[in-house]
Amino acid sequence: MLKIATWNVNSIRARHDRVVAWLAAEQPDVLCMQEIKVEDAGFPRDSIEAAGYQCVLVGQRTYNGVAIASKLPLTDVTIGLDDGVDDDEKRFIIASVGDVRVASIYVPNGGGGAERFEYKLEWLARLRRWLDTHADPSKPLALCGDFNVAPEDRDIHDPKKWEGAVLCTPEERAALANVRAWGFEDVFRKHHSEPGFFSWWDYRGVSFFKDQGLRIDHVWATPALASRSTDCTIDRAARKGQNASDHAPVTATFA
DNA sequence: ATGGCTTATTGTATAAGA
Repeated sequence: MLKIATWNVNSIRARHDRVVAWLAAEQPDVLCMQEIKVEDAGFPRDSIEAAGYQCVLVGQRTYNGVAIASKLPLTDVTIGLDDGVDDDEKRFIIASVGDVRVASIYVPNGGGGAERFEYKLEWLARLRRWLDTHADPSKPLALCGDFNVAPEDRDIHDPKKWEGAVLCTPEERAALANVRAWGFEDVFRKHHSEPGFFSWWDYRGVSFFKDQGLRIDHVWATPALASRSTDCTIDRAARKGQNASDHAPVTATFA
């Protein structure tokens, strides 16, 4: 059995105790993290290792940063899309765990203006090109992370209210569908087809209390891996209480 | 229509998140 989880922790320093406790309780084989928001030297490698995990990561100050923690050895690590584009934002890392390639990605949010929205669409196009040139859709690969897109209306608590909003626009969905068309299945949707499942709730107001969320954190797998999946769950309990990230962990289990 | 809250910043208001 192989449990692969993804969690936008919204600062590994602010979330340190919760992450360590969650690893101890849930015992995933792999945890992909996003928005670690710290340079490599500030990442709490020691306590993650003490919990039984080795880490690979690419961090930066204040924003972004992605990591992979794994009980099994991590090999063949690649950082960044490395496509010649001038881009300092740390959003992509991929490594091998046994015969499975696991990527931790943090797709740009795309809010705050047209320039950031275009950057998001372009980043998704670059991700597709990276897959085209560096990966094989016939082999086991898990694409995990904060995709910052609700793929369908059933992934939104109130599709009318969110219609046309960033995270839900047709342009973003098309750009993400183009990534998916490379050869992915949405592991969560393989096991749960109904609406009402979310992975992010706004910190502001009563959104979590009223379960007004979006499903924007995903585990996608190539058919060679997805065919082994037995379930995918969202740990809504991890969003509860003080000092919670605004995202919940998503865990896929493979035979 | 707006903002609510959280995180980080050589901070003390601003930027960004989603």
